[in-house]
Amino acid sequence: MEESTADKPLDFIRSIISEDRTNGKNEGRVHTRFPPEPNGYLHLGHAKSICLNFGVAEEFGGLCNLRLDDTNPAAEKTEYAEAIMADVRWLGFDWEERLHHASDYFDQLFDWAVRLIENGKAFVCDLNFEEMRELRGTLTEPGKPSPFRDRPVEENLDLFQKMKAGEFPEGSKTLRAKIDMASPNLNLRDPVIYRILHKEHPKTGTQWKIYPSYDFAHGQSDSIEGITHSLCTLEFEHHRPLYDWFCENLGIHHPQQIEFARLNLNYTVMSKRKMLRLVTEGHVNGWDDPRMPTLSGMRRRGYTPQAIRAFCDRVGLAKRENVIEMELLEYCLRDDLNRRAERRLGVLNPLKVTLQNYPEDQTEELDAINNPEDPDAGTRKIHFSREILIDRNDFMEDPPKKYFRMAPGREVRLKYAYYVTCKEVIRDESGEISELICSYDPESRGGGTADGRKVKGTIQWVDARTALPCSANLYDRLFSCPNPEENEDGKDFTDFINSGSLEVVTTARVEPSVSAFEPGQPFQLERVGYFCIDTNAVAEAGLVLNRSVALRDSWSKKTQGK
RNA sequence: AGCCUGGUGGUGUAAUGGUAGCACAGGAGUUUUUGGUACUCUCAGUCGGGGUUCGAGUCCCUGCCGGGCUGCCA
Repeated sequence: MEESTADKPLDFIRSIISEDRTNGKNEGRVHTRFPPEPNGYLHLGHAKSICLNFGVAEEFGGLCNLRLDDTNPAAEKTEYAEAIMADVRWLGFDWEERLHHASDYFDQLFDWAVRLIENGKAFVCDLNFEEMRELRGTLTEPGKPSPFRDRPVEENLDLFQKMKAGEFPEGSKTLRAKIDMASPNLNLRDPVIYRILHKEHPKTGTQWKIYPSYDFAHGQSDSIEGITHSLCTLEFEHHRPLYDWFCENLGIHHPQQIEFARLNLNYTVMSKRKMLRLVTEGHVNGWDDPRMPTLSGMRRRGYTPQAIRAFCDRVGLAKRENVIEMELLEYCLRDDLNRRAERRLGVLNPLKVTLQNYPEDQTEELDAINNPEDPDAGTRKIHFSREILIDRNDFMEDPPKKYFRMAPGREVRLKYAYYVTCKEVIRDESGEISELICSYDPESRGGGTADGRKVKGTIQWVDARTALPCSANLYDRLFSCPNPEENEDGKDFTDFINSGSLEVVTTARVEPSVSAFEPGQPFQLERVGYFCIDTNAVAEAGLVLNRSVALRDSWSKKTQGK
């Protein structure tokens, strides 16, 4: 997994950090953090941030903290916090003893707020939401000062203590920083830094009746932890002046906030809010639905940490908005699994094949290679007998040119087994093809003959008697248009959900050794795709496979194009 | 509308005043007991207009286009 970073150009963030180090800034230290809010599950966009923060720290010999940004008990849950930790660990990153919570700093934050009041830089405001909004002004007009702006320090101190003591109802008062009501940056128009919230907090319980806002908590948390580079997404750019203002006015360690463009993927959505809706409105079956771009969903689908990390390495890092193509993600998964996943044989839609010249009650075991990309993976035995099953896709009665699978009179190779020739097509009463009668060439055992005769087509098969029945979930993109977030003329993103995003195949048959895989462990069904056993399937459902990604298929691409 | 921010092939990302490169996607081919993999070749780009310069994707001016901002969310 080690790669030479020497020849790779640095992205803009690594360039800044590299320069800071050579300039001796922060005594050459590099310390980052990944600061999710525990109000939802982590998704691919978070993975980009995780890889960035932990990756940068490692590359520069620094550290990366995990910090749960739990300043809003109205939305946050312990369940989410636990899922977040599990996901980060699963991706392969270790915060060691450096798990922090913004709530760890509530006392310190409170003291700093008091200091701001004492210095005449913050005041208690009695305005309600609407009044505050009216006085804030607009994008083009400056705001007007709150009538409470010049409240005496002593009164502010007294009121703030009473807010803390829970003496006022929610929403009745706020603590605001006194900055600049005329600033073109609305965030600087006396922003709220503490609000009254009579909510129980997962960590601090009912101890607090007031909670700091993001702006008053984030930079200070970074500061307390000795963070050197605070990496965040572009939407926080307008908050940077505030971040800087608090560090400067409090006279505390001042980390450098650097913003980068968040990850977007086409044919999906990448916002917690929208994912929440998909879940609550029942468009998907939970946060870990394999169609979801959540890490838990992707894990269940069969995505590996290695593939996701490779993807994050390849998407690039810059300030410009971007939409990555799904194909890159799929490439990263195939690239990883091609090297590591063992191969098995299986058919999704079985078609019975009887070998007329194969002895009735004979069976045999044939050798199959576990992974052609990895000799160390060894070989296994697979059962063979007179009746086998192939996939219906691999037979055509009247094939087009260049089709080199099975057809009447055509000889093909059964992978690892024999050459077979189709002699007869049998139909049931409805006219549907129900069976193929074929002959086999005993000289071709293992899949080759001494005469070196060319057999172009090779197809997978399973032994009819021993193959395991199973069902397979075939997933496709969740949305039918590339950018469902961009709703044209009043349409909602849910209007674009791909009705074919999940196809359940109940007829599949696989070689018995498939059942030996651990749930979640990736393997390839040759010529079909990469799969894993579903981790959530109930026992009564039998063997349930999730298709992680199909194999590249230049044949279907070619035929569909015409 | 004001402020902030950004514009390089289809997508993403390099080139820090000196040959516009890489990856994915697309196309063609070689190899192949997976129409997979691997390998080879190929298509395709500096938002427009001015300027500075021997030389501009890069610097300056200007226009156009995209994104963000009017939560007591983060």
